[in-house]
Amino acid sequence: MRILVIEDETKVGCFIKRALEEESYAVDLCEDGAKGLEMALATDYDSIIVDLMLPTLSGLDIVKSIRRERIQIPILILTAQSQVDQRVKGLDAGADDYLTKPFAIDELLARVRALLRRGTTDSPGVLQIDDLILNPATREVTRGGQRIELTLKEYALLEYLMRHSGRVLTRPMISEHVWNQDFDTFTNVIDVYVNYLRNKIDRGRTKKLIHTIRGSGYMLKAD
Amino acid sequence: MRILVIEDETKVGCFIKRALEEESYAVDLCEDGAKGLEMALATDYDSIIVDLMLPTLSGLDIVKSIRRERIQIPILILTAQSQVDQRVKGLDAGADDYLTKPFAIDELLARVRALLRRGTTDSPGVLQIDDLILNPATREVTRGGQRIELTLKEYALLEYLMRHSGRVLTRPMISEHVWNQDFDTFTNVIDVYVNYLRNKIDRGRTKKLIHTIRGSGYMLKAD
DNA sequence: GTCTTCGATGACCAGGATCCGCATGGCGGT
DNA sequence: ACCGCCATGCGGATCCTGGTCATCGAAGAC
Repeated sequence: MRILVIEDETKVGCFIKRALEEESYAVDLCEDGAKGLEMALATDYDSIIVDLMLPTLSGLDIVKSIRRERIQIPILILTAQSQVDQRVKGLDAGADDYLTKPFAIDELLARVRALLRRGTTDSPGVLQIDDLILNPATREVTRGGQRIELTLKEYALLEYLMRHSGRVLTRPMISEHVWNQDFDTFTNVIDVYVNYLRNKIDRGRTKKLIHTIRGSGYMLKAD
Repeated sequence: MRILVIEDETKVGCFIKRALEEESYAVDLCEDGAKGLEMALATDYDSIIVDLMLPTLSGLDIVKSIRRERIQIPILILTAQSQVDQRVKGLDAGADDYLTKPFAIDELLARVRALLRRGTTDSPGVLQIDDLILNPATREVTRGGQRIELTLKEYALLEYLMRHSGRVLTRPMISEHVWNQDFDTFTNVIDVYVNYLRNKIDRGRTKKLIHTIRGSGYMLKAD
């Protein structure tokens, strides 16, 4: 899950970025409005968090522009307490949720989780393929009831595969959602990580869940 | 269940009132300290939520006055992030729990539920993980019956870890709850304090309670 | 229709670079 | 002196790289 954060206060931005990254999201941070909009339109983010008060281009305009392009991804806006009336406009412009600064980081994380859940499928929170279960809230993964320990990247990759199981996921799609902007296209990191996951998830089991679609990419499914 | 909320910020107060009412509590809201105390003494509430910073009479004084009357109902205090030290005084004065503003409303509801449960089934107000016991009322910590001396910060950190045991706590979460808002993100104070705690709690014991979740944060649990 | 060949693609491995967390010593303020 | 905080170096986990080897599938030969 890749998230764009548009926030001009460096400290706040870094704080949010770090918190999200420790929750295993891929995060791009942008401190400028116009640049942020550009990035938002160029990349297929899973969610966008945008401050309303920004240099060069207001958060409100960013939201409007995104929606004008018929991009449906969940947007969360951040407003200062003084601009209470602004957030109504923000929601009208097409934002999905708002948070008033200062906010508790827990709450931001909870909101983002809720937005992403709502966005993909209207599922009950936990993801399940066959006997493989992933709980995004606790980041706990089990197969056949047995706990599986994953590193941050491994987890991020698995979550992406599970959220889009049954569909073929190409390498560009995977890199776009699991890694952030400084990803090098000309490597085989993705294959390597798929291999790591196979070792932890499919190794030694009769029923394989991770399938290779030769010439296209990978797919996670029970068959 | 009837709850009294003493909070002078109209917006926050209304928000809390509404949330509690949606949980089917009966709620009285009061924006003034002296008036609030009067109400607290006049009516038999099941719980009281009180902001520390109030006009006419501070939250601290309210708590003291209520306890002086030997009224045992659970009291939850709300403190601004800047008054981290105040909440210690609040707990000393007889409050049962605290919450730092800004907080997630879900957390407030959870705390209230816990307080009310505690009140009825007289389960002890102490926190316990394995043989590690923390008593918020007396700020006393023991492991295996043996007393452990902690500094203010160490205690604050441990209490936070214990209140959220079994869950991964990221550094941003910890810094937000245990330190105040002008926390410098680019230091390793948190690691240092976790280390201090380890020395006092886990050092020399087979069963470790403080676990590192590499890339994410820390977790307190018995496993 | 079957077999063979061969280029392309992916699996897997080993090692290196990098980042993260731990421990410790030191500094300033109370 | 104690507490809270900061800075640094070290060791190890994690992430990535570059390579070799296995596998697949298309195309051509028989």
